[in-house]
Amino acid sequence: MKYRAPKGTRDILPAEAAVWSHIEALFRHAAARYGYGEIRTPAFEDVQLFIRSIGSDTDIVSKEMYDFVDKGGRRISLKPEGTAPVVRAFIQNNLQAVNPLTKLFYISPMFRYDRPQAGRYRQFHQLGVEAIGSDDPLLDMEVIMLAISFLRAIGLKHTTLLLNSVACGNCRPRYVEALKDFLAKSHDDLCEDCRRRYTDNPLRLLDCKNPACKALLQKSPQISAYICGPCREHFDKVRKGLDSLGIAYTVDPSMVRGLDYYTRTAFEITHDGLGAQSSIAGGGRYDRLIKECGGPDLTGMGFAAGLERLLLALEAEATMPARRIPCSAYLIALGERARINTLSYLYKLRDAGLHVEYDYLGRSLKAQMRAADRLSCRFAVIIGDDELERGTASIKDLAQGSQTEVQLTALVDYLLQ
RNA sequence: GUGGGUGUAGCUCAAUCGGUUAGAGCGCUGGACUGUGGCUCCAGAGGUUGCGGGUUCAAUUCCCGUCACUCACCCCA
Repeated sequence: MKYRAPKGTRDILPAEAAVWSHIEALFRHAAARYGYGEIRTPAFEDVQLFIRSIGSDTDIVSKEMYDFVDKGGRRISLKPEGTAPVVRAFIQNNLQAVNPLTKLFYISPMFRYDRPQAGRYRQFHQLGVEAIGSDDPLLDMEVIMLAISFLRAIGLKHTTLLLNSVACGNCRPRYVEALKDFLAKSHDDLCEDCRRRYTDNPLRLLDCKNPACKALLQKSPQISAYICGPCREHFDKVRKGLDSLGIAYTVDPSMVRGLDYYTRTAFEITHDGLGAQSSIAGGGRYDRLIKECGGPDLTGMGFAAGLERLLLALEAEATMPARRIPCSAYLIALGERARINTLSYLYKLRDAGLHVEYDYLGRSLKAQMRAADRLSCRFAVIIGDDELERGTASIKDLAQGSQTEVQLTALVDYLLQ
């Protein structure tokens, strides 16, 4: 009988969990600076929420949903992404009545039934934000800046910002038609995947990696020639805003995000040290989603970053922060009498806020000293029969190698020094 | 869902053409130092060689199956 973590999931052990916490804390700080409040939504939702919002033709919905029927006959899915649940919560709790502009952030596990590979898991973790209630392009810019600011804070350097406008509900269909018209005559020359995309999701044709398809698409119509005046104006304002701050970006007309709800601004941040899954963060504007989910006619903008991929990127840059929390003291009580008589000091020191270690394995003094060293303890506090007689403790400074003896009554103050 | 690669100690890896008791480094435990860490030296614990079958006098090694991991496609964080 042998149990393993389910495929595509893994255990985060203390050394790694410390790094996770650190990155999460930096994200919380970034979100706080920008005025975003935390929201925690359930791990699962009515499956229809995702089908309606993400789009039934997307891969996420058609083959990656972790869905099931619960004992009450409800069709449920573990959340594959964060925006739809936040929008649902926004509507359900009438947040537009509380504040005309709602700014939220979340840190949450997500679930997709994919084949795992480098940087891709069935349970993964996203850090994201949503800003709902304004269609100001400067809000798009704020969300992008928050993402960039956060990535800088964790120390990532080799990132690329890709930017595109995926147009709106009015002008995108015109472009899709133009694209299909253009490809209609060479339909048979497209790769198998692209022939499927041609009917299911024509925009996805744009980022096909097949050389033959790429060649065909060389002269394909560009979305920039088809987007409507307001969309063009919106995109220009986002770009000008980023320009004014000297933020480097690449306009990538082939960048099409895999969720149907995006309109206008779409962006992605990539890192080249990750293998095939190079995207570490992505997001965009959604102008129809909230209304389609039954809410008010409000627009939103958001992004999410993948925590596992951030860690891979940090590893690739060899700047993974070492998170070793040093220990204040290792309390070594030698013999039964000392163990009983020093217990109160162990807990007094801990109550005073110090990290104090103690042996429960019956190890020798030498072994305890070695343990103290491994834990990077500042002091070893030794209390044996000799010390008990004198009412003292021997305190060795493990960095200096020096040792002094202090009265037990002064022990806490000495270590707090 | 499709394809490739890899499964040996807690971790990273050896093991000649198929050959006898499967090794090393790191880590862990103990000792050298009867109450003092790091450095050094010595010793010890730790293995169903993923699992099942086949070929063979003999399988960690070759073959088949299976499971797991991994990388890639698709797609995305």
